Amino acid sequence: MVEHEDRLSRVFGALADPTRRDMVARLTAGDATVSELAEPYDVSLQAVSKQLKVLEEAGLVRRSRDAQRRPVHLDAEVFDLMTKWIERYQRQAEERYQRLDAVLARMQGTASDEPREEGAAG
Amino acid sequence: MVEHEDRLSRVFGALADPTRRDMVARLTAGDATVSELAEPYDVSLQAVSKQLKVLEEAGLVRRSRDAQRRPVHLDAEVFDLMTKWIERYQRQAEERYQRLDAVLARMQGTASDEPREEGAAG
DNA sequence: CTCGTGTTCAACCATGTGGTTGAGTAAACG
DNA sequence: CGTTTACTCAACCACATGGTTGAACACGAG
Repeated sequence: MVEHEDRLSRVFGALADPTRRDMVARLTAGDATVSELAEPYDVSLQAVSKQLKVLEEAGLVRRSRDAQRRPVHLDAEVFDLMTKWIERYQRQAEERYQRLDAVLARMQGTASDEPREEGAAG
Repeated sequence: MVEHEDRLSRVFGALADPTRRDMVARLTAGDATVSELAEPYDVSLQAVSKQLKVLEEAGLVRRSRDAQRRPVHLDAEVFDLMTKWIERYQRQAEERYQRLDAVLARMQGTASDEPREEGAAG
């Protein structure tokens, strides 16, 4: 009964499905109705409606109303959220890598009895 | 049903869990053993081992061997995979947005009988 | 060889997810 | 008004996921 999953989890979770990623890709070309979105797939309209709901709750798309149609619109802002998360740790991982490189270089020069500092130390 | 999920799905799926994201974040500071990784959480070691397996199968981490320990190493390369996917559609979405802007501007000038080409542009 | 440590494997269980079908709602059409 | 179109909601089912515990495995130390 986990109701409030954090935003990032929902975004990543939504994008973990190839069909949903496909829909997102499709929507970069322009808004589309549920039926239009459903067309390429061999599943019921209800299934697609559910997928769209997942994307909506992740904040990836918005659904409006146009007569009996529910045009789906890509909300590209969340991409920033993901990019920020990724870049942050990507950068940290790279920096750490370079630091490790330096440490290794230093160790070659001194070869002291220092305990492994780069393993689990903070 | 689906046994061989594609890389991107596994990566996003792995990152959809806050605990696993947390572990990735932790690993940017340096390699760690399973027990070290497990420490902050209130779950069994086996559960953590399972999570690590998910991360490994997504290509996010690699596990080596050091005596009876299995140091976990962050494999930051997959970040590029994600970033590329995101950036591609982010760019497309932005371009489309600018095109829509242009279309709207043109429509204001001509106000012709053009059918709705840009989704819910009408 | 035996013991302790670190970790994985196997079996199991509760819950989540993604599909189905059938019914219900909203708006345009006749 | 009733019908058609577009879509959502509800109930249900199969399978995936994430947790548990107990057993097994890999390795170092004694």
